[in-house]
Amino acid sequence: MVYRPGRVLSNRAAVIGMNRPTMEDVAERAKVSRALVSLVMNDSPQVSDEKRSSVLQAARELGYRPNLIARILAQQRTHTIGVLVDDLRNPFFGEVVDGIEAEAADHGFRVLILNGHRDARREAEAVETFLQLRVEGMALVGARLDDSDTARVGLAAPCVMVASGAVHSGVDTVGTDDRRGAELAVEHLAALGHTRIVHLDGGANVSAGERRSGYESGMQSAGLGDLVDIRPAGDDEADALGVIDDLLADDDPPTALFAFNDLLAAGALNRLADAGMAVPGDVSLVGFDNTFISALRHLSLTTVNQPTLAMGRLVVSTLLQRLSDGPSEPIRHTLQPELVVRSTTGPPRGGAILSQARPTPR
Amino acid sequence: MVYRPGRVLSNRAAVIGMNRPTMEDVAERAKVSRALVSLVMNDSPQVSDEKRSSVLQAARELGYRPNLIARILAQQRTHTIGVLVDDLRNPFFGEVVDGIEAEAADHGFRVLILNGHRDARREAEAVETFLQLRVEGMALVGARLDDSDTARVGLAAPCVMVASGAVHSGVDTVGTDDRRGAELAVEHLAALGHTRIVHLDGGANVSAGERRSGYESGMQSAGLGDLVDIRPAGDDEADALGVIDDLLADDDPPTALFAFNDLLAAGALNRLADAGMAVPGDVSLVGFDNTFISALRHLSLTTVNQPTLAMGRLVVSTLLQRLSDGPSEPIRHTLQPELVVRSTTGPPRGGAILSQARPTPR
DNA sequence: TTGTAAGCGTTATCAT
DNA sequence: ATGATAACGCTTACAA
Repeated sequence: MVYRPGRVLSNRAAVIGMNRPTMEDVAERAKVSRALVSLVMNDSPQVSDEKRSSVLQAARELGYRPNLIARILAQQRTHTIGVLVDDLRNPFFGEVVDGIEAEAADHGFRVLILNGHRDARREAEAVETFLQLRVEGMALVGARLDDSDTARVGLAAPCVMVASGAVHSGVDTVGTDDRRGAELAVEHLAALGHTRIVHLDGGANVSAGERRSGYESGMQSAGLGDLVDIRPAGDDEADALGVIDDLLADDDPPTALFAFNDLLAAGALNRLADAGMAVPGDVSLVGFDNTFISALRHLSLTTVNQPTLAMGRLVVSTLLQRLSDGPSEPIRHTLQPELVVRSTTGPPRGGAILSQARPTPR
Repeated sequence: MVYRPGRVLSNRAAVIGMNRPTMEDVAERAKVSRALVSLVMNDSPQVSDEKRSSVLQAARELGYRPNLIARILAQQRTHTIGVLVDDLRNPFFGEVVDGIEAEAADHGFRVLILNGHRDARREAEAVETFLQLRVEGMALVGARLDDSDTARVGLAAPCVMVASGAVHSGVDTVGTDDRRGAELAVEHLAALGHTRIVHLDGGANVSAGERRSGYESGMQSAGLGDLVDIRPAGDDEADALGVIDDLLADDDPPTALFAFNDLLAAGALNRLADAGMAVPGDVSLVGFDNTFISALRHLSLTTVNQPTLAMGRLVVSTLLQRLSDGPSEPIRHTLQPELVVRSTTGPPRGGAILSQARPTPR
């Protein structure tokens, strides 16, 4: 038997309870070698039933629990993918993560989640943590990292940006065609007869740029030149909502609002209600994401759908492909958005188009 | 210098990219010992500036990144707390996690998040993963583990149940007085003159039991005996919402609904709108949690507030206390809920109380 | 201040 | 089928 010096029960270990029974302890109790215990734990077929059961019994008696950390170090595989979520409070991201976890589970991968708190610095830290933990791949869901950051990350580990909006160099991407989604929203409003359409900008959100340019091109192809983009000064796009009051007080106020996402649209709905404006009577409103919020009857928000679950699953399959294929040209998956018309959009007052039947007038 | 056999670049390691530069590589390049590199990496004050900078340079040149897995194994400390979240799509949990992360960061702890998917089996697996990863403590946010499970977990690692509703043996708990919260809701409705108050039950949610009994005791002390508790058959409490239609078709229909949480209340609001019922004209409605959903003007849901951020921070400080004090009697922190009256509650039609001014009549 | 070497708890290779 | 033993990449006494 191997010489094994007495276990050092430093007060550290004693305090934090990491001094749990090890394979060595189990081996000793079952009177077998450590290697055999390992085989049993990984239920190898080549152990005798007799030894197997005595090992299992010893393990049970000791309350043995394998140490994943040690196993990972020895195995040189974590079987883990890291998911960085920009904002845990936004249900949209939660839905994407659900898709990621479903697909990961199907392929025997663990998913570790870190919260980015809508802050580039903290997201960079989270990525670093994932890298140091040696995750086999990472999904950055809505992360606000700049191009040079992502390129560096992409070099260090397989990495797919989700809901990234713009194309990032050096990493794979899975996302909705945000530009097209924004165009859909604007086209819808233009078709209803709106001409003064204001964009409530997503500010520092990753997809904000693409949606903004979709707004611009949508306006352009509708022959509308009067672009108004409301952008927040700080990091919280809701800060800019106050501007709505000013806009509405204008001589020639906008008749429609296109918000960066459903959360922002809901905030806008609040402001409009406070200002006594009818929606869609006085102002039409379109959101983005089609989260459950937009489906609430009392909001019944017209919005742009993103196939969140499909995106999540696609993230993992992309990651796995990259894992097996090695480095190559970035993979780009762009899913198509869909306009979901609900009750917050209608023709403008005195607009060119006749009013149309609508579900639940509010 | 230590004899070091050639690095084994198994194809595994080659594929997953775990064959990154190690301390040994850095040491070799900087012509120092591995131990010194370690000292530099943990910026120990006792290294000469000269060595320090040459080590740092070597590290930079090689693109060295410390291996957290190895460090943890050697150090016997993970500096990590595991957070199990029952449902990432429920904003309430996201808010609690924000509090947890804030306090954890203040104390130099990493936070790892695992998603429970509203499923007891998956939550048990997640806990097992945390245990195998040797987290120093865990927070179970809304986890639906039964008493024997939690007791076992509590034995294995410091563990605090959050938003647990009932008292679980063997683990510390941080939560709101759910029972009292439910009573507040019922008292409010009773004071408005409602007598037929129905409870939309939370089913398998952890706090459901406490809120149910709060509903019962609230009804009792208001002298109301006609308890109606709508409980779902499956795991999705929203399934039971259909019953609302039947209830309203009753001879003597309920005039008020108390929902398990804001999400469920929002669902109920949908059903009521579909059925053409006015809120609070025909039916009053109270939710629970005071998530941002209830604050949306178009819902403007009367609800019961939980101090989520404070709860989150308290979770971590409780964990740290347990970490330093070792085993002892379970710690119980119960925060007080508060009724937030908005626009979904009012006197019943023909009720005893005069109608009162309300913000935004809907 | 720096180096040596013994762990940490596994897996995996090679004997037997 | 089972056992020895060398990794895995780091930390940390202890020595120099």
